Amino acid sequence: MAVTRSDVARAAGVSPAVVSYVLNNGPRPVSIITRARVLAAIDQLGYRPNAIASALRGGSTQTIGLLTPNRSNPFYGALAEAVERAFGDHGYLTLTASTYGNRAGEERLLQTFIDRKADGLIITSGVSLSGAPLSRVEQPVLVLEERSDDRLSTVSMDDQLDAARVVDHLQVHGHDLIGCVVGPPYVSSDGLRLAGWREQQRRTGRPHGDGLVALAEVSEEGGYQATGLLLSEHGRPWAVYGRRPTALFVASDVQAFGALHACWELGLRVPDDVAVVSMGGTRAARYTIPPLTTMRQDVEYLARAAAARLLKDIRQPGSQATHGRLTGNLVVGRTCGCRPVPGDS
Amino acid sequence: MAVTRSDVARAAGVSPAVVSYVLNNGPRPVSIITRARVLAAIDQLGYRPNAIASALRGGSTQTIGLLTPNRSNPFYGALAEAVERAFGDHGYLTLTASTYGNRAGEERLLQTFIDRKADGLIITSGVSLSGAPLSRVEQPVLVLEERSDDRLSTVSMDDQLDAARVVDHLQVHGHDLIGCVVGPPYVSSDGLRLAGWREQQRRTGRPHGDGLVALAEVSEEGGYQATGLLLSEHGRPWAVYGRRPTALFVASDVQAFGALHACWELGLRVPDDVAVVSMGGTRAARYTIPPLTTMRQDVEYLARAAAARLLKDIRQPGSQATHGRLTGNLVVGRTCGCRPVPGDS
DNA sequence: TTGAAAGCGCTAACAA
DNA sequence: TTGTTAGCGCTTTCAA
Repeated sequence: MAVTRSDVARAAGVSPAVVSYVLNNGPRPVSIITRARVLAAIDQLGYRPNAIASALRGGSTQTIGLLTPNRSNPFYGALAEAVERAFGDHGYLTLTASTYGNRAGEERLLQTFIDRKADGLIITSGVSLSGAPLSRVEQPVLVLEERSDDRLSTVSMDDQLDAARVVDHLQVHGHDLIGCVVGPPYVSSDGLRLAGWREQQRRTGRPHGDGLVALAEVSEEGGYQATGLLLSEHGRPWAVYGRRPTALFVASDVQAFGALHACWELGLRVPDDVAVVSMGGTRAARYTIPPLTTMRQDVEYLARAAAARLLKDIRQPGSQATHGRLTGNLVVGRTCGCRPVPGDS
Repeated sequence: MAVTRSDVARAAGVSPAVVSYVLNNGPRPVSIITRARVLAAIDQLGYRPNAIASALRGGSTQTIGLLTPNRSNPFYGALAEAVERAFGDHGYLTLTASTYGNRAGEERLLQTFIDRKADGLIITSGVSLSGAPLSRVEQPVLVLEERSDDRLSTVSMDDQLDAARVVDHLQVHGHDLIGCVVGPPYVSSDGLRLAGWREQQRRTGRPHGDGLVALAEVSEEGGYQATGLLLSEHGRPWAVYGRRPTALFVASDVQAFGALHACWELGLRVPDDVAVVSMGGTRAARYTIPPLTTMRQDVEYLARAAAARLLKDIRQPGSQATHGRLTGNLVVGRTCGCRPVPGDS
């Protein structure tokens, strides 16, 4: 079996408690000479503290549970990476799990995080989690989307505003019949993006009916199919408005990748025949053909804000829930109709 | 504090041991009537076993540690998802960490997994891990790439063969001057892919000098820049061979995304001016413009094979190391010059 | 400044 | 079939 603290104590000729004092720099002082003996013994025996025992004794597990709908969407991938790093910088390891839209699975996974005494939980957009299991949670929870009910803290993007801003950008280019490709609206972020498109169109006196909306799975394939529905001559927009939308607002980058592909297959030039904008600003969006104009949501920043908030809750539990909201910034590519700025790469 | 097993025992009027017997279905039998009382008490009190205590006592942590270079490469993203799922199906949760190419970080993270008593470790390609820290590991380790030294089990793709096969496909289309975009060759998988390209070119009497190779970071940007170097008139291929390569072998999908973008910027049509093939077969590769011809490596299958092997090692430790090797399958897109098959979508 | 010892919640050997 | 109890490795209080 592995080397334990007692082994170290014996080798150093001290009691096990002193080894703890040395390792934890407290709570009692240790003479410099004893400390040196202990450190030497640790080094010689290759002793490593058992994190499980430490956690049981009442310390923390130094673990964060992260629940996302999936991993294949690059937005969640980048978010997971950023969360992992933000907490890693503070000595925490991340337990990750994906729900794949399975409600029963969500509860089970959340419960697993709780059973393992994760010090804190992060739940992203797209995880539905009815209040029930969350109410039993003892550890702090941070939700990365806007929620109506919330006694839980949230840090989110201002999805509705960001959507409106990017739709506005299309309008500035002269578009009025703008289609909307969006994920299932019962997911908060998708619902808000849809609302942003609709409100911006409505407020400016432009069409905003359901005939212009295509709900789609949040994947390349989803965006691809929805785009086909919106742009084909058999689609609803033709039926309702007698013409094809001249632009598409696509609610996520990954759907936009499919949308661009659909346009290409249909022989429609982007942005000349159809302009496309999306939301996310993932790295891959800079390399599509042509590069996407997208509302960039800074996952690094989001993750750091989330980490700061959650770590505070972990260190001093019981504080009031807060609701942070971040704003995206528009990355102008070549799919919206903007001309390349001379001298810019 | 939370409900403990003693609370349940008291409520059910039995001893704590009986509660364990019920929960674990053993090792002693429990009368059906007692069992019912215990289950009722558990239900009523909302008791959840403390996974930490159970782990300390000597059971397992039901945790797997997964070490990847990063998360932003969709290949690793998909792999992480597949691993998470493959082990999740067996009741294991996945601890994930990324090294970002930082050697010191690798060791530290690996040590953290060990300290937390993860039941098994998975290390992917791109993680260098000198033998040193791995020798101290008590739990089973599975490496997802070929290694020379190995006393550790491996499950890997046959990178060299797969690379040769996809280069062969280019050759069939009549290409002979084929450039190679590849990641740092000290990473096993990249080294093997480079070797596959070189060997296939050499064996068939075609150019295979270093002038045709561009080492690149494994990212869109890396592929983008390397492609610029290979195809521009100031690049080495022109200097050495007096013409531009008519095709590129790109060692990963993510680099190929950048490569396609570079071709587009240079005004080169794919596949007419330059053919492009890659390796990975990630989902996004089906939606590039035009869709990529790529050697698909089935991460689901890879993850299931890895899970099967590692779970076996966990359940019956001390068995001989094995080395599994899987073969990719060519997904023909439109970047290689193949004509679309009529009637196919 | 250091040692002894209780106890975190659980499993399983041993006793009844 | 059930109860009692030692002990996993650690932290920290209390006593010296």
